Amino acid sequence: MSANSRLTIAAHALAWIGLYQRQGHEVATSEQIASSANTNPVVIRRLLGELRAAGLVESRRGVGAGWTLTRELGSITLLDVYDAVESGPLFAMHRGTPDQGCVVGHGIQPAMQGIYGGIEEKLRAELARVTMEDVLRDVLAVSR
Amino acid sequence: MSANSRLTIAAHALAWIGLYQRQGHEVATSEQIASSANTNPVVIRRLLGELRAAGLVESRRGVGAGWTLTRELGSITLLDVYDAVESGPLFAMHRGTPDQGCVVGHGIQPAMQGIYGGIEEKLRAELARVTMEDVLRDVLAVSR
DNA sequence: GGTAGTCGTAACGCTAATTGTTACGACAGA
DNA sequence: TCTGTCGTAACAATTAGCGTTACGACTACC
Repeated sequence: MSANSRLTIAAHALAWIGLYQRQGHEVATSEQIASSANTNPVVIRRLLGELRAAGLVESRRGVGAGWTLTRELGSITLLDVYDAVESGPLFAMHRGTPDQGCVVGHGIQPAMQGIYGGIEEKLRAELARVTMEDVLRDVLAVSR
Repeated sequence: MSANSRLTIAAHALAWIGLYQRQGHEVATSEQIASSANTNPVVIRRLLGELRAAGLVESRRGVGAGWTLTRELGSITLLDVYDAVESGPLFAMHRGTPDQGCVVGHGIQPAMQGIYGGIEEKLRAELARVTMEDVLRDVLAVSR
């Protein structure tokens, strides 16, 4: 499906900021998060920018700048993160318009859109069941 | 997510073949299906080739060649089609290995893989609830 | 045996999305 | 004023999907 890592990296960043703040620090920098996620700080800033647009984090500029959570990890769900960094449907329709003179060509798009819509709702419900608190708990539980 | 249309086109092809056979025809050609789906016959042959590998359709060569279903539409689910034409996980992990010296970097991949695994199972269960018979019914019900 | 129609598949180009990278201005605390 | 960080533009590299052309393989029919 040509899956991407946007949701994974965004969750990584949120978990990192959340843990860092629990350790008493004020702000986390994109540099620190990028180092943990083994990627480039700009990639982190871009993703966190989308999370900020969704109201999940805030950023400060200037010296001592960085990122802070605006909510508790327990009140942020994977669905919140998904909506912030992903867009568009899970399954795409035809590139070109199907033959409207054909019975199947005429009915296939409304039919599939209805089916896909229901399936995506279930996916969203599952994403909404997992909070970033759950994620951090699972992270800390690894190889203990 | 950069969604693709493979599942949609594969379902279109199966519905088309199924309806065509119900109208008394023996085999359907990639040319006919491509015309209905407004794409290239090679695209259809490639997708149907994957469905054949999964045992959902058969092909005949030579004059009067074409494609036939090997099962009733009612016994083919969207999950069968999905498994035949899609591969890999819905959500990707990091490109590079996260910092194993960092608590989050160390635990994030196992944690997310567990969470993603559960979510994908739910998605698969939903796909398994829809048969190609359901799809064809919905297709024929459009704008009646 | 030849002909014609269709599949099977390789090869290539185009488009779009993702990711990484460099660069530099904007901003704010010291 | 200086310094560290964000904000963002710009570009390259990589990858997947899709469309297209081409041609060999196969088989029903004459």
